[in-house]
Amino acid sequence: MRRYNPREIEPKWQNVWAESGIYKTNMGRTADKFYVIPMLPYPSGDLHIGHWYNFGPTDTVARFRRMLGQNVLTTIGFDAFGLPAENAAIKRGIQPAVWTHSNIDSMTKQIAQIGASYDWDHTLATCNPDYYHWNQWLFLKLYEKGLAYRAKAVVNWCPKDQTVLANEQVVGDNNVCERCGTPVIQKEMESWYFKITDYTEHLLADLESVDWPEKVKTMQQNWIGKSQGALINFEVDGSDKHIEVFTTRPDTIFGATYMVLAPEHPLVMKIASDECQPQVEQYIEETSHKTELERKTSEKHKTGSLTGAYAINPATQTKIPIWIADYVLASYGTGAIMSVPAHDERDWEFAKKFDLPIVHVYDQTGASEDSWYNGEGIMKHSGKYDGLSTAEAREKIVTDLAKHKIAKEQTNYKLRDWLISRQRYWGTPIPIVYCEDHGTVPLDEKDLPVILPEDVEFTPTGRNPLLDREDFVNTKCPICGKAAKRETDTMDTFVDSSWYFLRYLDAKNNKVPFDTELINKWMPVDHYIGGIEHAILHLLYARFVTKFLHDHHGLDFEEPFKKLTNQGIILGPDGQKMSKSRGNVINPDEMVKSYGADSLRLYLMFMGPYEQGGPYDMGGIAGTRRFLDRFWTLLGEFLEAGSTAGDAQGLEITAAVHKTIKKVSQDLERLDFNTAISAMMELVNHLYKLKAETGLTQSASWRFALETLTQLLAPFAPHIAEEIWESLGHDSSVHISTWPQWDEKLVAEEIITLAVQINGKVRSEIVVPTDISEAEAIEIAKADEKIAPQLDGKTIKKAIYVPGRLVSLVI
RNA sequence: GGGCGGAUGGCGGAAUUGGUAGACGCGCUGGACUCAAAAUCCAGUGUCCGCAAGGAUAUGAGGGUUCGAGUCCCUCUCUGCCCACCA
Repeated sequence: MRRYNPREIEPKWQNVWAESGIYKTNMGRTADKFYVIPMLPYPSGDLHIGHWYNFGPTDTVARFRRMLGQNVLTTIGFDAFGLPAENAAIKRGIQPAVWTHSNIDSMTKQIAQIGASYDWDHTLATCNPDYYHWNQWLFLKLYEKGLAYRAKAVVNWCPKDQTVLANEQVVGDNNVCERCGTPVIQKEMESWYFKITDYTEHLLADLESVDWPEKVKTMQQNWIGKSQGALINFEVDGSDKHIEVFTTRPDTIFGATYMVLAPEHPLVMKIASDECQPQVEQYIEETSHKTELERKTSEKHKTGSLTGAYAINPATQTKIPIWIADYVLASYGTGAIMSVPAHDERDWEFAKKFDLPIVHVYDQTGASEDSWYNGEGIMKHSGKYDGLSTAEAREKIVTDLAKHKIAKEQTNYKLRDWLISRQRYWGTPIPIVYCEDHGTVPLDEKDLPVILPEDVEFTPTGRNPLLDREDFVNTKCPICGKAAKRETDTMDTFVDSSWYFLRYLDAKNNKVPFDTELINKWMPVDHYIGGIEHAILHLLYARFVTKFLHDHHGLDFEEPFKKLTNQGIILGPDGQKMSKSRGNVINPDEMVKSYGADSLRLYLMFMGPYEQGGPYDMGGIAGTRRFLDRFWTLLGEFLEAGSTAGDAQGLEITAAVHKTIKKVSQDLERLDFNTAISAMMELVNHLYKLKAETGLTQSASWRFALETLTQLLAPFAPHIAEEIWESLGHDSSVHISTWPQWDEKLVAEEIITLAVQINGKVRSEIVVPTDISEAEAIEIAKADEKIAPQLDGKTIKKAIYVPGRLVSLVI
């Protein structure tokens, strides 16, 4: 008998599939289309186990859908712009383009080992001009609608990477650069922005329409950070100036005993009294030098400085002092707050420290005035609003103040516009030139793409080499033709990945970014699978771009990803995050060498719930390999046995197979890969048992079992399934065969075992026909030889029969 | 501080509406095969008592509802992830 040798059959079938083109999708057949893709990978040059965990199961879904008869498109590409290429260039003196393309080549070869059913006609790499051309097109479209703009603002700057970062790219407790971990500093710069805030409400509301993990939806909601409240105007005492504050709790205005401005607030120096001016200046100076880390660690001991100015509380008409403090952020709301120490933790701490008055303006059951409390309650110390609920007062106070134009309702968001400028070389050039006469001028669409030179010189400082490329920088003004300068900033790579799923569908179109009619037939992506690390950034940007294209470019859908699944994280065998320094990295190439791609795919899906991830176990992959070996052995014995006349175990085998079809089908639908695989293992074990009992390995029902199992296994372990399918005498691929159907009648067993409980404890088991009546079941249970003695002299108070499960007697 | 998860044998994990807890895999033990080992096959494997039949006990801890709770309710402990001075 031939041995199972994945090293031989896996490359063989990968070649056969490539040559026969069985995974090429007919793009014209759209009625039953199913578009499933993993998230666009970065071509780091090494395919790690996390990629396998993303791509393998995604391919399993694609293969399952294909066998169910749907017209599946699945493919992959590369998110090929970005910093690592430049770092490699600086460190190793190799051009980013060369480094990237060589990585793409080697990763493409590694990806081939997975045996995924990609249609490579749809692949792309974002660093190719035929892709980034359309990033530039998108930029111009946004610019036309006023949704791409340039502004001077304080931005997050990474001193190491020498570039601006989006808010979303500043991470961790101490605000470090997402890429290199260097603490980010604040710097004022001119940058390009995409006006994502125009879509805030849509981005929020449409979350309801998608089939995404609740966790991701919540993360996006929190990021958008909608809060409803009011803007209230406070008059500065003895001046014509006003301070506007944003508050979500206008009902607590009678408890506003002081105000606080952010140190950066423009009014600070204008209102500060002469005697306070020096301290105020000093405080501003001090806080401007504080790093984010220092600002955070001072969370519990607040700092601040008195301005010497006073404001009039419009509700109480009393004078309240105005402070500045860095616990108030210039970037949120109006950069100024009314402080209600009795009902806000931060204000409480500040008031305690600086000995400011504290007035509780509502009662709350269980709360004491020895401390602050928030939430709802009954108003007091609030004039005519006393006795109302806080919710009622909230509305009334704003309405009343609004009559005097002192307040108005206001909704605030945390979401900021998307800063897309990067002072880096390896990215999409922004299609803008600067002309002395005409200022900022967008290029004409016909002049696209602005080609990024691929032979540049790097200096160790990381300075953008485009700045020194005169042939790039010097150009002509599209309006007047006079000498002008090109923008040297490039786009954030998240622009690249914000629409690539549209380009996949029409990847070779060199006239337009995509054919709208085709896109409308194939979108949205039916199932999108990738890591939760993209819960905010990528997914929010992709949704924004999709909505923009919907509004202005004829897309008839507003959400790009119908269903989203986040795979878990594979940890090292020690349960820790895999890292080179820990030495716990599992190399998938080695696993493929030792066990085969099918075993690795299978193991990754078998180790636990897909969304959970977990530690990699060397024994575990040996187990899935053993399962494939056992299946292979059954096949070999079947083929060698020759034909037999009888079909002794026919019914039992048929029932077991149908049960397995049902289980695997339903589990795959839910992405419960682990239990689907265990069901297949059970069937193989069952066949082994029958073999041991009868010595038979061949009959019509054995053939049925082996063929069906091959089909069920095909989405998980595509190579061995194809090999076995061929051995069983099929000419065409198992992967385009029709997914087996189960017969409910055959799944149902004729004889079942019921548990018999006395007072809730299992005391015996009875074997009865499935369709037994309640009365019969109870009678048989009572007469059972183990049960009867225990009933002696006792009265049965109650008898419960759960069909198919148990009989419970209460005595 | 806020939000969302999670806690089941030696390990990864099953248990779809409250119905025989521990499927499946790993590991371990014993047996078959072998000169021997590996591989393979067969059997066993939550814990405690017992030669056994059997019994007791058991899903982070404690309480509750129920004929019956891993699953529902209350209290608590531990833990993972995300966000966080957002007014």
